[in-house]
Amino acid sequence: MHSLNNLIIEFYDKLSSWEQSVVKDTGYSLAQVHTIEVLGSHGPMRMKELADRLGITTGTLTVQVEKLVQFGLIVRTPHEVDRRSIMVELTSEGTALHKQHNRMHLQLTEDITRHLDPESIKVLTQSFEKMNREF
Amino acid sequence: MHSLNNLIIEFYDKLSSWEQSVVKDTGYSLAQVHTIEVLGSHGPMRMKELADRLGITTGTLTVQVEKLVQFGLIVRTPHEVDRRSIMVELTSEGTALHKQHNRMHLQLTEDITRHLDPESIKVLTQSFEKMNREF
DNA sequence: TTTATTAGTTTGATTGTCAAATTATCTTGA
DNA sequence: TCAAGATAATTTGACAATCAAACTAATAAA
Repeated sequence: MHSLNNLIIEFYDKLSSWEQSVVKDTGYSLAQVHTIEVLGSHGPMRMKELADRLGITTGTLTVQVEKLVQFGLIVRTPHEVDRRSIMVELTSEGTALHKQHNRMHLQLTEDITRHLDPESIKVLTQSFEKMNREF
Repeated sequence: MHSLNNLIIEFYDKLSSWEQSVVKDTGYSLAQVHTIEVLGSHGPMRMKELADRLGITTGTLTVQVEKLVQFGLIVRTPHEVDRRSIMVELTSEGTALHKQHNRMHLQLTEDITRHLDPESIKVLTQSFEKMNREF
């Protein structure tokens, strides 16, 4: 258990460094790419929900979103029924960036699991499912 | 492979949020606790090595270390042979903080793996070892 | 012994962040 | 119904963390 704990921490640190270096190559900041990632994997959503998912305040997000709109990566549209709310979604460019980033992630996953046999991959997948459920 | 990739990303995000909330309770910042974590798990080291492990410049670290010294969590001592270098190490208070944080991590690992059978834990551990090697 | 490299600090600028105040809209309960 | 409270987003002012570049001191290499 103790060694598994250390392995998880090491895994997290390495994934962190990897993400940092991959993001740097895009020319956008970590916070910006993270915003694109969330919108890309969960679809359009309100400012409030996006802020909650990113773990930041809406005040911070307002500024962040402003920049991404200027970059042409996202657009703001009024919420259909709630006029207080604003929906945020990816443009085609934003979607392209998300897809590109996703491909990098997929490639990394393939790279780091290449010495695992099919049975281990199966157990690993099931274990991640169970662990994610327990957070 | 595609689903494993998504599970890894989800795992990473959840671990990120967990760390954020756990760190907030300590009263120290994420960057500060991270510095303590690295020193705690790898022992005393030079500024340069610490900066590299944290993925920041030595300029940033100089400021960061200054604060941690004021908090009484670390001390700076001259390097024994290289007079350009400065060794940074945890005080007993810093060590206490590290141990406390480590206990939280261990508890989390126990919590999220409680529905895994011994054989899965074994495979999971071996898989993490292999994946960490491939980064 | 020059010259180049390395370790750490300082400085100035930028980014990401929050809390609090503000405006607009929605929801609720009397 | 409608006044009071709650919620969504923005704005503002203040910090934290960060980097790049200039700088000092010490070591390494030619």
